[in-house]
Order: sequence, then C-alpha cells, then structure tokens
Amino acid sequence: MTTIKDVAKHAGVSVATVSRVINATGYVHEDTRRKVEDAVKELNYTPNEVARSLYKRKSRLIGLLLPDITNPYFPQLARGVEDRMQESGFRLIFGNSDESKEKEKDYIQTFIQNNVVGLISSTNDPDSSAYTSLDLPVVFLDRIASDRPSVYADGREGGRLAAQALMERGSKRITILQGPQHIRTAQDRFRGAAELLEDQAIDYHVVRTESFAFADAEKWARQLFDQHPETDGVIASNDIVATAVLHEAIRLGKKVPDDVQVIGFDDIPLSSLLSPALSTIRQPAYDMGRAAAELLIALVEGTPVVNRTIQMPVAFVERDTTHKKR
Amino acid sequence: MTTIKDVAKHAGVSVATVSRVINATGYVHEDTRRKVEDAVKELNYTPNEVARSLYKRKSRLIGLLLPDITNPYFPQLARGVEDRMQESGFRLIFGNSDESKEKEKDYIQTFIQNNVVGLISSTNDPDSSAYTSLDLPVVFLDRIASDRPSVYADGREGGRLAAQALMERGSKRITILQGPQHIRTAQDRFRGAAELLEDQAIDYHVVRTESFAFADAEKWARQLFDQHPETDGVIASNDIVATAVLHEAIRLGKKVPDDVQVIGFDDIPLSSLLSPALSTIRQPAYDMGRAAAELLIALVEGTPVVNRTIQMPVAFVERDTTHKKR
DNA sequence: TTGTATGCGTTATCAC
DNA sequence: GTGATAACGCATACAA
Repeated sequence: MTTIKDVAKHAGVSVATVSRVINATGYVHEDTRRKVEDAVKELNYTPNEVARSLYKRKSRLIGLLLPDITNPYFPQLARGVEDRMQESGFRLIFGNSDESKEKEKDYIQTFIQNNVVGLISSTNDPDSSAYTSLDLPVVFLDRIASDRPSVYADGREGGRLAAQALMERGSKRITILQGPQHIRTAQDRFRGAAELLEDQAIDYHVVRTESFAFADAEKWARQLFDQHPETDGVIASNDIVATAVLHEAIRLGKKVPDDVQVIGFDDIPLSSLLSPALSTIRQPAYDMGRAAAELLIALVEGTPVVNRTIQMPVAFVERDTTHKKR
Repeated sequence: MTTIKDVAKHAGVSVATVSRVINATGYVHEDTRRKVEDAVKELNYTPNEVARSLYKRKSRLIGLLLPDITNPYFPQLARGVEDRMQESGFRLIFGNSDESKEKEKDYIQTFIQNNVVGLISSTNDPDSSAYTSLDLPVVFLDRIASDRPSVYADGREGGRLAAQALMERGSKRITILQGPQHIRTAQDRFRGAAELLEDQAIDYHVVRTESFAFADAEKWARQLFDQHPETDGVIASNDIVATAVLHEAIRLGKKVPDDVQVIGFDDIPLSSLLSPALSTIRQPAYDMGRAAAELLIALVEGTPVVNRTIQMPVAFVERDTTHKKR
C-alpha cells in the first residue's frame, strides 16, 4: 500500500503538506498543491481510513443492526439506509440480530471496537441498557423509542385503514392476526384495527401469531381457518402471513375475495405478483431507511434536527384480495 | 473509551504485559495474569480494533458486495455469509453494486481503505482489473471465475432438470425465458435447458429478458404470452419472473398446470406460499453463502484448501405448477 | 517473566 | 507556507 510518506517523498514535500492538500486544510502554495496532487494521482494514493479513524477517534463507519435480512421487508430498509449513507460517504457494518439480546450486545460491542460513528437498529427493546448507555448517536428504525431518534410507520393508522377497508367492502366476520407481542409496531397495527372494529361495533376474532417467519406463516394460516372457518375477512400481521393465508384459503377451495377478503401489511415487492394480487397496507420501507440514514447523519455531523422521531405515512393499496369499492 | 494503558495502570503492570495476556502470547506469570484479567473485567475493557488493524495492517473486516439486497435471492446468500463469518469473529462491510462497475470499484476502494482482509463478491465480471489486480483474497459468490475461488450452483444441470421435468410431464410447446446475457449463471441455466430440449428434439421458443428486477418481471411475462400464446410449459429465469408468469397466466384465464406448466429457479422462500405453489429448481443459497465464507476464511488464514471452486448441487422441487408425475 | 521503546499511517500543533 | 513531531491505541523486538 502506498502511504502519505510515499506521496511526500515523491512530491518532495513533507507529510504535513500532503495532509494539508488532501484535507484542504491550512495554507498551501498553489505550485506545491499541484505537485502533491500529481504525486497522489501518479501513485494512486488513497488515505488509510484506519489510521485516520485511530487518530480522530471516529470512522466513516455506521453500524446497521436488523433482525433478519432474510425477511423480505428488511432488505428494503437496508437498501434505503445504504443508498443514503453511500451518498455521504459512510459505509455500513451489517449484522443480523435474530432478535437476540445476546447477539445485539455482541454486535454493538464490535461496532464500538471499530469506532463506528453511529448506529441504526431495529431492536425490540430500545430501552435496554445496551442502547441507553451508549454514547453514540442511535436511530431506531421501524421501531418506536419515545423521545429518542426513530423512524417508523404509523402502524395504528395502518391497522385502522385495514379494518376500515374490510368493513367498507362488506366483511362481517373479520379475523385479525395479531403479530408478535414483543414487537411494538405489530401491536400498534393490531390495536388500530381492533380499535376501529370496536368503534363500529363489528364482531371480530383474534388469532395470535408469534413470529413473522416464513416457516411459521403456514401454521398461523391453518390455525386461522381451523378456529374461525366462517371468517370472511382477514387482517394479516404482514405480507408473508397474508400470503400464507391466501395460499391456505385457496387450498381450502375458498374464493378470494368473494368468500374471504385478505389484507396484508408492508407491501413487499412480491405482493403485486401474487394471484390474486395482494391488497395491503403499504409502509414506505425504502424511504424509511433513507430517512433513518439522513437523521443519523445529521446527528453525527451535529446538524440541528427538528424532528427526532419521524412517523411515516401508510396507505391502503387496493389490489385483488379485496372487493373493488363501488 | 478505556484503553490498554488504563488497564495496565489499574493492574499495576505495563501495557506489554496486558497485551500478552489479552492475546495469550508470550510468558506471563499466573498471578499477574489474574491481576490483568481482573482489571480487564473491572474496567470492562475491549481492545480497539482500529488500533490493532493499523498495527497489523489487517482487520477482522470482510467486504461483501452484492448486486442488490432487495432481490429476494440475495438476502439468503448474505445471511449465509454473515452467519459463518460471525462464527469466526469477522464482520461484514456491506454494499450494493447495482451491477455497476463504477460502484464496484468505489466499494472495493473503500474496502481496501478499511483494511478488509478479504472480499466476497457477486460481480458479473470477475476478470475485471478491479479484481485481478487486487492482492486480497476474493471469493466469487453465485458467480463463476475459472480457476479463482468461487462458489456457485450448477446452473447447467438446473436448466437440464427443468427442461426434463417439463418434458416428462407432457409439455410440448415449451418457452424458455432467457435471463440477462451478461450474467453467466443465467446463461448456464438457459444453455442447460436448451441443450436438453435439443437432444430430445423438442421444439421450444426463447424469450429474452434483460433483468431480474421486480419492476420488469411482469413485462417479460406479458411478452411471453403475447409472442407464444400456445406455450404449455415455461422455464423461467428465476422465481421472481416465474411468479410474474404465474400471475399473468392466471390473469389470462389459463389453468396452471393444466394449460401451462411453470418452473422457476432459485427456490426463494416465498415460492412455496404461492398459489399454486411454485415448482422450481432449488439453489442452496444459504449454504452457498456459508461455503463462500468458509472458503474465504481459509484463504485469509492460510489454511490449505483443496477445492477453490465449489459447485453446489441443484434440485428440482416439485410443487403445484407442474403436473404430478405418475 | 516483565518493561521500554518503536512503529503502524494519519492529523494537528507548533515552530520556523 | 512549510516541516518536525507528538499522539491516536495497540503489538512486538529487545533489553533487563
């Protein structure tokens, strides 16, 4: 590797001068600047980030902690984060936490060891000491942390929208799949839906689901129709589960949406390619990722930020698992 | 942050001794070892990786370069890589290349600046100077690089399996969706399928597709049935495209598999949840990720490796978009 | 068995 | 305007 020393020698100046021109700091004569720039180009020199990081005690690295990149919702978040970070010259150290506190701590630890300047996390427990005791800027993504920086979608409203859509389209015996209890956003969706149904005095059932995992989705779908075969409207906890519900409904010979309407949550890319295409509540995942990145960058750079918690809008995406509204 | 100096002071020894016990190198008296260990625990000390990296000129960081994490096939690769790396204490710096040489170069550059010890890449052009001129161990994942370390699935065999499955199940007018020309693995699949069909003297059509993107998938599906409405068997370039084909077929009122059989490629998690569930050629994505990580670790650590190119097996997964075989 | 001193590549402070 | 040089936190060669 070529170092600043090589460049200095090659340009016939001191390392201090080279440093000055690279960082555009302090005075340097036009002629020497050119000499240095030529040397840099000729030797194909790029500064060693590690040395920089050591001296400055901060890197250009950001930690990104997601539960499981394998779950189709997260790649979009990740992509949003990455794109925005990229634009500002930050790199991502990435980890899957599997919602395990152990793994989270472990990762946070190594983030610190690598001098990351900030952290974006989709933890289920923002109030854990692992985060509160951190003196790094942290942005919680797709998670809610009262009064600490976070970016999330309006799940409550999403739940309401879903319930309203089903109601308006004639479902009388609605079943809500209640997502994992320990995930706040999932509960918000549930509460929103339940709330509206109660307001409208509409009867509904609830089926608990303990995970968002592919492997379990079919199980929840089966349970749903087992326990409530008369269901004519399903509010699923996310699109994966909704897909499984759709699959199971069709397997049981039900017509969708005629016998049973289905609404998902997230609007993952595949939703529109399902048959029938899945009606769902859209979360702007990519934009959420970007927003989180943007917020973190502001925090890192000390730019004043007005809104430390950003709630993104959700919207009902009408496709073919619900009736067309007249 | 607490440094090795703090620990040394606290334990009443020199930094060298502390270093020795942390790294289990050189001699150190049992008593002093305990003293140091106590101090480490008490001060909650963990070594600064950046300083280590600077001194040793190598970090515990690995670069991972994928085309687009948003494409459902890649998260599984990524997860496999991450899990394996995690087990050996390596962290991932992650980037999306969008198949752009520019972005690739850019990332590789910053990987180097951050002293990564190795690189896993799904580039379309392993022979680009960006890679050949690198003096880092590189493993190509889901990509083929003759005589350089790589992990990929047997696409040719996959294509053959798909064609054979369709043939055996009675399709007479098969259309193959030929994936992007610049992606070698996609071409292998295509060639495998075409090859077998030609051997069997079975007539087939080809529809070119230029990408694996969601946004385009429906377009290819439409083109397919536009140009070859009589098609009774489709070999799709991957599961996304297959899903779109399925969607389009159903939209056109075709019965699957009775009117048209469909086979995908990859076996992404959602495939089994489609209605009808998608028959496909399975690539062991997660295991491929793990294998790539394993190979890279061996390369990094100088462990002798016997097979530098690992070809993983593919398999036909029979679900509901193909007839049951009697 | 332990401590001192040096260097990893950079940036910043201070003389000149 | 420019150049020595200390310091960032760590690991090692060498001396003790």
